[in-house]
Amino acid sequence: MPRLTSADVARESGVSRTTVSYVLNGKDGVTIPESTRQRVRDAAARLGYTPSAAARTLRSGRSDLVLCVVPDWTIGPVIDTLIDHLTTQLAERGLSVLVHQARGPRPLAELWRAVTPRAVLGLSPFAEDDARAMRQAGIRVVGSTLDEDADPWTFAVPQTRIGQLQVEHLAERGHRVIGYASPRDDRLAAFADRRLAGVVQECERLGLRPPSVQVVDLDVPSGAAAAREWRASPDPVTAVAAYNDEVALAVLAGLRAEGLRTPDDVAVIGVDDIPAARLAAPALTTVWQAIDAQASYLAAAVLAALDDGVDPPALPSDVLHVVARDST
Amino acid sequence: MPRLTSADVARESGVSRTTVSYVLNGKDGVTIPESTRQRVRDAAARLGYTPSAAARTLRSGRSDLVLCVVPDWTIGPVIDTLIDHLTTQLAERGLSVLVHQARGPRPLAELWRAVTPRAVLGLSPFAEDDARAMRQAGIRVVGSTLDEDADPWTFAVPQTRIGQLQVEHLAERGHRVIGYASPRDDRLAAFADRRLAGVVQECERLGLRPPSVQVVDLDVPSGAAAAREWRASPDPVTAVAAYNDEVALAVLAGLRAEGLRTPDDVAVIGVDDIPAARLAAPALTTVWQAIDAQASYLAAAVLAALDDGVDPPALPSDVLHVVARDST
DNA sequence: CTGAAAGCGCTTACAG
DNA sequence: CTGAAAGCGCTTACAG
Repeated sequence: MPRLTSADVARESGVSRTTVSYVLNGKDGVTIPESTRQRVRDAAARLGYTPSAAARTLRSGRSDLVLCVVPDWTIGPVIDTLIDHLTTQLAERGLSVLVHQARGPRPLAELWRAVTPRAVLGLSPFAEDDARAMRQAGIRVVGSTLDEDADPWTFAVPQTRIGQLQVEHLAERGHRVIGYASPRDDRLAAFADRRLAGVVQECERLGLRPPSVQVVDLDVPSGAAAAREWRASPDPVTAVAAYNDEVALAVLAGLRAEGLRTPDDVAVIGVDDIPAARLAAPALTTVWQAIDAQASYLAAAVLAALDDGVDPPALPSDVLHVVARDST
Repeated sequence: MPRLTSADVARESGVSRTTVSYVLNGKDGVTIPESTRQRVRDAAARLGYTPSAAARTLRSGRSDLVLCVVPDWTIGPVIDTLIDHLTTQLAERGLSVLVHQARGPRPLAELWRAVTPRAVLGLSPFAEDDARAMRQAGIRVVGSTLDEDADPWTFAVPQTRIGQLQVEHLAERGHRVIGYASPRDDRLAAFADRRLAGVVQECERLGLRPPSVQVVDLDVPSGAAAAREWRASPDPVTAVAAYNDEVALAVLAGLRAEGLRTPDDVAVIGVDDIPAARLAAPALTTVWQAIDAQASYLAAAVLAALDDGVDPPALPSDVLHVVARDST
């Protein structure tokens, strides 16, 4: 079965391919009688005609794809939410989302040169020359960094701020000796390092001693081992900032296993506000990240980047927020 | 900056575009001196030439894209894992993953007609005529259903089996009065209904009375309200099968809030084995879904579907599995 | 108001 | 062994 082309529609409706193209693309400036237009539209619908994306792309030099580069580490619910928003909002503009998992730098250049996407959204930072090359090829680039960045088209989730907020909250509750629970997964190192840096900074600012760092796996024995370490020192840790809620739950479980009470003996604060956080015993205090707002911001940024001379949308304010519960 | 084409490479290396194409595509059957080959390859590398995907697609009528249709409900970690596997494994064959979020049936036909993907992977079931039309257009179709299906290219995660396993486990522990904790989200209804059906079936098979169903939100008050209902009847529920681990955690928290003990007063079993499950107090018994195996199965199925006359890979056995912990 | 023609970049019969 | 030419399906100046 050969592909249905605009020539078929032209034949079916008794006009030329030119007219078909004009009608179907709503080309203005051309005056075509409504009767002809209707005939063409009917024929297209009757035949079930869909223009070839490849031919269009070849002709225009620009595809209807938006390349979304996701890192090889798991950013958990963010990715779900983001793909959800992006895919829905771009569909309204006739654009589709092409997902590329970043694995080593080379394949990226090949991919974008091959598909000439309209825009590229990076969830992990781009190499500077990659970004420049893409821009030179007329591709709109929306990037991400883990922290502040000058470029208005680069989205920053201030990771260090997360750590600062955690310590700020714990200090408000009167804690002076802070521990940090780090994740095991190396792919999270970039995040964990930034968040820890924030914790360290804030401790310093408040005149507290540097946090005692323990790597905590997502199981009870690991949490218990960390708990023992934190309590062993002559000046024991009384509050733990965890990389995220899952790590925090492991700490909570470890403390419990060691017979320590939360928050009386050791307070715990996580990051993310996953559903399990509010259901934990005690309910987990955490830093809420406004994933939804971030995802729609990124989708909006991509949309804005597509249009010339449109400014990037305003960064969502209040992206980070401590949700105080019983664990602190 | 105009696009770099094979003509540029031809000029640079002093041969025709034909030769460039032969060399770069490793066309066999043609004898081209190694010296020429090398010259062409060098020129291509020096220039940074990448063939236009659009032109190739137009010429061959077949793109290098694999369309992945994801449902509008959240299937949580599955999607992350799947996109991860798919994207990595397909990249090795030079294929890219195009994600489409299913929202109403129409856009799908337009999308696949426009991009002519090599294969389509549906994480939600396809309408029968959609599937047929795609196959007729030469597109390989790998589908999914919520339960058993005769078609070897359709992947089934036996949802009813999940419910059966839950009850089987609870009955083994001596429970005779079962409750079911359903999620609130309507988008999960298709899943929840199947799992509940499995629970109902197994209750019947074992001669137990039908489960008492409560909708449970992911918060403590909702879990507590459900707990009260379950315990109010003259013949109170002693074990609850929950839709998934998050709902199970809400039930656990609700029971705790009502002063009921788990598993002594009420046992609880979830589904998924999320990290928080083993960290709960008491540690949550759950049905493990082997997400990873399922994701690589799907990736393998897509890969197999691309080649003519290759059978679908063997379904992963042991996809479901009760992980017994302290909550039952 | 409508159509014939060119050209986007590629691959592949088909000639030399 | 290598090249000139056609054609994939589309859009858009350019003629009528």
